[in-house]
Amino acid sequence: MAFWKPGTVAPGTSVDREAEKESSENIVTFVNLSSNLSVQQQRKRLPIFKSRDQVLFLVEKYQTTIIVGQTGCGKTTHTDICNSFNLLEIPQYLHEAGWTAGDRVIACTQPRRVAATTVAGRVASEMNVKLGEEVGYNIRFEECYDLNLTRIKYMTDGMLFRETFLDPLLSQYSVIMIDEAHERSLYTDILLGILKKIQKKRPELRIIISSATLDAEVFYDFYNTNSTNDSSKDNVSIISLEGRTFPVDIHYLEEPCQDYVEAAIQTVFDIHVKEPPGDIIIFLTGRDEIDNTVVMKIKPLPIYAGLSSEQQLEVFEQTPFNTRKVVVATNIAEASITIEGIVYVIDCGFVKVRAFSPKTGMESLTVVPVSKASAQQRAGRAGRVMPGKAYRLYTEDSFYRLRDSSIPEIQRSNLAQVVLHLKALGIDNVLRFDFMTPPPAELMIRALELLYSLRALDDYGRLTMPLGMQLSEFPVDPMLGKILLDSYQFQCAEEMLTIAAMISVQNVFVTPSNSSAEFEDEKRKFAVEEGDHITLLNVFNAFITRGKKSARWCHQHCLNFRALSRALSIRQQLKKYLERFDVPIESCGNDTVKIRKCLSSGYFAHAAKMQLDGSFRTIRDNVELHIHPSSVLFTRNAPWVIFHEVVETTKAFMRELTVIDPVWLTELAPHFYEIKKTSLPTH
DNA sequence: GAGCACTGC
Repeated sequence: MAFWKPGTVAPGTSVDREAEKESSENIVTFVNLSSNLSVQQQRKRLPIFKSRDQVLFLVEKYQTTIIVGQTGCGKTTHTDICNSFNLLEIPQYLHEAGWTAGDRVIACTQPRRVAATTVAGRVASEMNVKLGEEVGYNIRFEECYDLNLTRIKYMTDGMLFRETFLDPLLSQYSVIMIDEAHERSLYTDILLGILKKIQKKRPELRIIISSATLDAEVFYDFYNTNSTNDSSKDNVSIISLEGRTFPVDIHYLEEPCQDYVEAAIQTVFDIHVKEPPGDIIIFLTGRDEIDNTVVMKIKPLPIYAGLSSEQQLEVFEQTPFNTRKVVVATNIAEASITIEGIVYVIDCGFVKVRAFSPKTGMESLTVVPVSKASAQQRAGRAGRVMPGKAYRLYTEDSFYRLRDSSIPEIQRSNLAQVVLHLKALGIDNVLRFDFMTPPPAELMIRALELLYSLRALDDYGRLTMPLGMQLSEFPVDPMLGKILLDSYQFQCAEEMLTIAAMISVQNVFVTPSNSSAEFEDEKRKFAVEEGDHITLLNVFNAFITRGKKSARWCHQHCLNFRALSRALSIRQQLKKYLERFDVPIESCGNDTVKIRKCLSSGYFAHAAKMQLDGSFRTIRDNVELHIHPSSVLFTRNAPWVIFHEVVETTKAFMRELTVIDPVWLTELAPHFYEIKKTSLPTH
């Protein structure tokens, strides 16, 4: 196995033979990519203070401005803020230039909560104002702004979207900046479409889109309303503002490798022996691969979402003198968190993605090749503190065959909530809504069908009152929303609030680093034969009573303190909605029939029957399913179940199951099971 | 009898 650096003599030519021999003692041979290109690019770069006036000019003159930033520039994350000019200071310049006069506000959206809060904090301190006054932020569970004082508001994209419910034209804003638009998060995409609509009614609204290079044209075409051939009449402009990052030498494999996990480990040892000091990060696709990698003899540090906070924090710790840190990461380190001191990047070239199939209604979790944009982003992690090197565990040829950017989330998600939201905004024909990249029609139709079956939409596809309207306001999936709104019929709102909150958070149970037997034992303490929903209810109740909401107690019981705290916040938020909708907040005590019936009233479409061989079939479509090993019902006998979701990995697995009586289905959803009523045996 | 990237309201 050998690496090749484009720009040097190609492998296999005679000149290269000697060099190859010289390095043949290394298990992995890298060849270095010329950095000429980036040097040229750097020469073209303008100092940012000059660009500032240029940006102001463009925003003044054009309705929409696309700002193309080099990956790694202006990125603000957990642990650091980019070393040079920060794109996120643009709102500050606009403020100084008068865009906030007359009580107008500048909004800047982020796909992640931490980014919104940290940037707001930084800008406030630079402007020497108190955070929450002139400069503020708004994220879920945390409002830090003043209606009268705040002129610059940083917020998550989901929050700005939510504001369109209250003020569909977002009339208080003079400029709206969508940052990290290239990530194409679900809410970013919805906002992009809505902002275009708003701009038709409010031509004075200025939109700024900040994105990575590769997508700039798509944004330009989407917002350009000039239909003549005269491009001088375009109402969109593009400006490229590239931040200071250090050059990164790219190395490709000469030949494709069989096993990238093994190749990654070999590369680590090679770097360790041959390269100057500097920490290493390895990008892999999942937990299994990472756990297999961290058995290395030098101290590697795993990082993925399923780890506890304590374990995650280890990657930020300073390594002892003379020790090289090796971080083994999932995509969590591609954009969500930044680890300082990384000089070497090893990129396996793959990523695990979630996709929703409109045909089966199932989600799948599969490993696919990364996009060029992702590969660039990963490589960029090496050039933050000094010139770095990126080792790609694939050939240069395969790099060029990668797609430019990943498939936007909106094209591979369950759109039930999206459709509901658009309907609530008065967009009746959701199939014709102007999305920048429209989702496949089947996804929209699937969502419409589900909403119809939940009775959130009527025969004409209009939102029903009050059910459809209330579901659209709820910050949960419509099926979860339904069980909350129906809870009054079973006197179990308290229980449904907890279950809905617990279902909305991930990784409630954390695997301890030492033994998995201990983990199973702990989990069994909360398990009940009725299934996972009531098990989750027990976990939460134990957390607030016996556990006294303490991190220590969570640790003792292999529970994720962060996840449970979040569930607590979500529960409080959902409770406020129920109170507003006049749903009585009652408890049914230990009446699990009431709880399970209530669950069935929202999840009747997700019902399955056990087969003789222990597998399951959905009642409606006869699709084969299996119980996920993480379910408490995995080792139990459960003839009829409802499930929260299906995720297809090696098999189609149902996750979060509850045992039901099939009679409830015809009772609660006769419209859905009418035709097949005869085939439902009475129990 | 076998396992799950990451966000967001």
